Amino acid sequence: MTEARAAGRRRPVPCEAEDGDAVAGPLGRLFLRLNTPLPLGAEELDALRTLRMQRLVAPAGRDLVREGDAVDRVYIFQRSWGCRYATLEDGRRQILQILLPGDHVGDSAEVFSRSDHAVATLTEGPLLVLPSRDLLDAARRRPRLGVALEWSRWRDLAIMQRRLVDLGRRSALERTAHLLLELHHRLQLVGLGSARGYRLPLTQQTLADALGLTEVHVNRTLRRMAREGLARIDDQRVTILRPERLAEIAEFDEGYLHHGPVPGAPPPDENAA
Amino acid sequence: MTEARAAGRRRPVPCEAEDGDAVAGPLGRLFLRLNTPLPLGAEELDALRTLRMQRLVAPAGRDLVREGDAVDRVYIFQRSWGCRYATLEDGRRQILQILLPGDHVGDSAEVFSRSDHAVATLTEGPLLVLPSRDLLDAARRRPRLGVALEWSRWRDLAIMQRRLVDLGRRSALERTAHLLLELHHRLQLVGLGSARGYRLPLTQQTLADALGLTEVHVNRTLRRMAREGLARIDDQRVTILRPERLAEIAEFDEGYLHHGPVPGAPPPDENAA
DNA sequence: CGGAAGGTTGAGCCCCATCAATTATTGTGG
DNA sequence: CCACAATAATTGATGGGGCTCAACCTTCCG
Repeated sequence: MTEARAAGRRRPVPCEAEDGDAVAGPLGRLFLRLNTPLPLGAEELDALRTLRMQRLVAPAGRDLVREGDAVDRVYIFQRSWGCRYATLEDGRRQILQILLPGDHVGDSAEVFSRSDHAVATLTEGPLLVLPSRDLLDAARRRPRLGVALEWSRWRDLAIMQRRLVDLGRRSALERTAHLLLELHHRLQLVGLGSARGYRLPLTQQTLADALGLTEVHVNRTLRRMAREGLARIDDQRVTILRPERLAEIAEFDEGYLHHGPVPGAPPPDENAA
Repeated sequence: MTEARAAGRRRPVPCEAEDGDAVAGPLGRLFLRLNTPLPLGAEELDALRTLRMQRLVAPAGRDLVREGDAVDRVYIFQRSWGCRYATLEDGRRQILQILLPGDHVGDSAEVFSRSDHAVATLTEGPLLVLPSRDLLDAARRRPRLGVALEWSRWRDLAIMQRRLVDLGRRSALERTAHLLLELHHRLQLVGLGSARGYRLPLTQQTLADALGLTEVHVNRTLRRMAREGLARIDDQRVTILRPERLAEIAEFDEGYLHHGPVPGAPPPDENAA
């Protein structure tokens, strides 16, 4: 059993080798995601591209937003991972949402001026930053873009609801399986990972904070999943060994991610403000 | 100890005696809630009032929406309680959100045509039903109404995030205290309950499904809260005995409910479509 | 080389689940 | 009016899933 671990240890991994970042431009993954509910036209893509943004390279573990901070900036994750999280006074931490490349935060500015939770990076990498207002204005001018952003919000909500079910009613094995499968699907949407697995640049402590477990128990759960041939994590790479069995354990049904197109999507509009 | 229980048993309680339903009209509590982020004008109130709605009297425990159903109707709870919930194959149930008088569901129709969870009543009472599209159209015509609805969505999200923290990182006592306090604040927003307590028409089984606990453990937790003089539930009535201590245990800070007005609210507009 | 970070494993315990039984209350049909 | 069932609250006994504490190993890095 020692070799298994030793073999799988942290060798220098090419940081973003998965698809060579061939996705067009810095907004590539955001496009891939927003394009999901309905195809965006050149108009919408341009509207996004011409937004004035700052580039921010943040190290892993940096707080971008703290509880109580103003919510007036949108952060777009290009290649790195992040999370929204809450902390209790004694240090217990609960991750509310794991943020993947192409995800963004900060568009509740319309109504909530202060954040009731924190946002942080989980890995090092470049972010795009822009005033929330600019993105919301663009969404108002381009209805299809507005729909895409709204889809994004509802999808995030759906994901959080699954996590709520996980934490409330599912065992450690079940919820861990569910998270691994969910990340797989979300990553594939933005062109990351393969059919069999993906890179997971998170520590077990971070997974624990997302799963409402302790680091120790996450470890035991992952080892059990490996022992039983369900999935394994070696060298920051998740390999899904028995997708059907895992989905069965987790009662995973990808429908909640709404990765198909929206049925009644508005026409390929041309109406600017 | 027997008298305490016997004294507090289910006597016939006047169903909605709390304030005699003096809130203006069938949309009264909805108004109270939507009025929170910014004061709505006569225009917005009229826009709501003139929507064509059906009245539906549903018994307790009726499913209004099932998983997979179309999301094309808005349900407004007038005086009764409801919930959104998910069920696992083996029957385990997790309540995602408790719905109070004045709450509504069903405005994700814009982008999500199918529901990935169920909506049910928890108590008997009249509901208002209308096509989602109509409400969304009204929100588009009346920007202030749109902001109010958006505030409502973000607030629901904030509540769910707290529940996520509860289920992930808080003990039974902590999360139960948190829920009791949260309901207290939410009810007061719509004119229900008093400074010291409120009517809670839920079974312990229902509370358990919301808290990610078992009925048995909810019971023990509530008894403990009573024994320690923190709060008690008698005859469907919650009495908060030591608000400060309870808030301390739950780390409850009402800020996340955003029950204050929105700072940068748009002007008292007059622009109809 | 030493320390820090992350992963792994064992021992022991506790919070909460499970199972089961009792009581009170309400509603129902005879 | 009364048996009867159903619902809900309550309590005890028991067990287990996950937490706590602690140690150890490997890799990384200054």
